[in-house]
Amino acid sequence: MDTPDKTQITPTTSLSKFEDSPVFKFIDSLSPIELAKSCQTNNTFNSLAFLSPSSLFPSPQINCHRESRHHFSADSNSRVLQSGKQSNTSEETSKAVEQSDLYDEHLGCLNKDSSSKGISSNLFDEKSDLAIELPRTSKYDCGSPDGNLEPCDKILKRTSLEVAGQDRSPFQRNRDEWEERQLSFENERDLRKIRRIKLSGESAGCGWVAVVSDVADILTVNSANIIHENSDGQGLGLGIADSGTTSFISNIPQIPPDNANNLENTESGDLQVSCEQNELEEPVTDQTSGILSSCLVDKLVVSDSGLKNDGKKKFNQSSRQRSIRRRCLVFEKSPGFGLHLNSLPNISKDQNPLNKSTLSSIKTGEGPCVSGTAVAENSSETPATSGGDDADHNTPEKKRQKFEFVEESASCKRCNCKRSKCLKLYCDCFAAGLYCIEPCSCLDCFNKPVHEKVVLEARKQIESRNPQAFAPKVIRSTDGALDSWGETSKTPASARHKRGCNCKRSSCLKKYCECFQAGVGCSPSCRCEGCKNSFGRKDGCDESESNEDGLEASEQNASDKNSHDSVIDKKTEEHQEFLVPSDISRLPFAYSGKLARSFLHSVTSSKPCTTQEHGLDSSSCQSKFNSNLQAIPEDETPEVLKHKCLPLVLKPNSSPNSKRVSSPHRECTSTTVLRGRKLILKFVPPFPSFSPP
DNA sequence: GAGTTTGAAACT
DNA sequence: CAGTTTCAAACTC
Repeated sequence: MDTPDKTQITPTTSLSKFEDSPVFKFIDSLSPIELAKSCQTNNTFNSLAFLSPSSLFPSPQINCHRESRHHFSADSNSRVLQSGKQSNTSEETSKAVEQSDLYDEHLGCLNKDSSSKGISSNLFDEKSDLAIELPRTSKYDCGSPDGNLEPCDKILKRTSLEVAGQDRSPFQRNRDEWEERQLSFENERDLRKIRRIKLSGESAGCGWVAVVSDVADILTVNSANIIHENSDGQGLGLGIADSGTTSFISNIPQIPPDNANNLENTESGDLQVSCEQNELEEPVTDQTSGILSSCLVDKLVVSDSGLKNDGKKKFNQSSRQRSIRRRCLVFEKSPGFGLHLNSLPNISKDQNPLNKSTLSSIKTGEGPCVSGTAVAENSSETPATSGGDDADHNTPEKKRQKFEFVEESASCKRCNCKRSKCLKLYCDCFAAGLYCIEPCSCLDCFNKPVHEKVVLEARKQIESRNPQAFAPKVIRSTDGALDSWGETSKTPASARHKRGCNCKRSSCLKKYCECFQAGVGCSPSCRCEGCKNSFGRKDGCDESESNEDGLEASEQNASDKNSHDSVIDKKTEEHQEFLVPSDISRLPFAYSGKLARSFLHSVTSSKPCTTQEHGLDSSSCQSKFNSNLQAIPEDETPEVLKHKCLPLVLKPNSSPNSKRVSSPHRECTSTTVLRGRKLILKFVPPFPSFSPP
């Protein structure tokens, strides 16, 4: 595996950077152990980075954050190089990304080691690579954040052990795994450190995005390891024998008492609550808060999974890791948005109280948009911290539902590839930069972490053919500016499919049409014939005009009783009061992946927001959309990167067309605003408006 | 659920 | 670049 020249990332630079930062000072002040050197603190981040298995396909937003251009990079090399152009913080981040990739492989090896019967030569190569990489990595130190320095040679030793793991006895491997787990505990402490750091981490800058997202991955991996071992019957007495209740929380007793002060509750939900508490207290100007809370809530949910028992236990074990993993994908994507496309199809479960919690976790990234009510409600679902304030949110059913929701989130339907091995753009997952997971129905799938190299190669090849292959297909011009089609972005059609469609027979009125599917109008770049795109024809019909025609066509569609879309409409009508499909549809929500389709589908087919939701948690409903509407401006820099807090907010007094990603600082200031918006949205026709009102 | 249609992606 | 084939989703029955 190619690794960037580490000299690009001079430790001294980043170290001094961190030392000067409030984050560092805060760490320093909080750490129970005196930090002898600054590098130890830096190691906090490095160790995090080192240990975090970032996904091969970072979520688009975060990835765009790391690399302004591509959805995901072809390899870690380019990743780092690109990131290297950014600030020092970004250098840290990029390093973290790279290292986490290493660790990803590393973990893959571990898992294989402990579970598989054979070890491929490829695996061995990866290990060798790791062994080669580690010394370089560890030159920045291998210490834990608490000052529990882990000697470089220890890591090296461990690595070499793993490299030679295939020759080792089960006992030896167990020992290695134990050491690995110990390291995991340190990681968790790292997370907690960060959790505290977040309070003062405003100056940490965007680099935190990566760091924090990596935190989620850390937990993922740790949990996975533990689960795995337990399920193998090789548990080493770590915490809990019941694998169903292991995972994240099981590690907590390992936390030194001094840290416990910052982790008031060491049972399920502690992190969530403490996080939320802080979010209530602090001015939400720090994007890390959203990420953190998202990650932590995520972990909590996973922990709750342990409450499931017996019949589902096995399923839990097998699926939890995936769930977590994907949830980590979800939350690493961006601060604020929170939801990854992975989970989009599950938004529809919004009546499930779990949704509220999930959405609350989403909202935690929305800063001021997080209503105290919502947060409190969310908190109350946390068994360990609610203190039974609200029985409704504390029942085992709720917990179960909560987990079930997570499970469902992870099990949303995805690709169904049969012949492409999920290594072509045919594959939605691949195109979206995601690994395939269990819910996929694909055959001979290679789009999995274990085939990372293959995936990268495939991706490289595709990009060599078309460098923009993984770039968002639907773009939106900057607000107020004339877009490339001479329209202001205030017009709904300002979002366009970058390459345009080529429809011949669908008249751009079916989801065969990528423009239509994305809810954007056709543009001159389209080569469609007989375009009747209801979102805007390529021949330049204005919106209202095209809307009329489009409505006609939509009615045609709707007249088909079996039409899938009409089914959607029926469902949509139920909640059009609050959810504004027309706006949604017009939003250039889609990033390149077709998964965005499922998003739209899920959104429009989602169950209505209940009245209670409107009143109590209206922002939650809204954020369900907002968190998934990824308006991608023409420069392909997601809005998420331009605002610390990312809900898309439709201004109550503006035309529905003037949707924009607004900083919650400005827009999301009160429920009144939300309600006002809600009222206005009532009059917006639903999308897809296939059936007349 | 199976079969058909469709258009993007891939290939030549 | 154009034509053809492959592919998987959308759609229909």
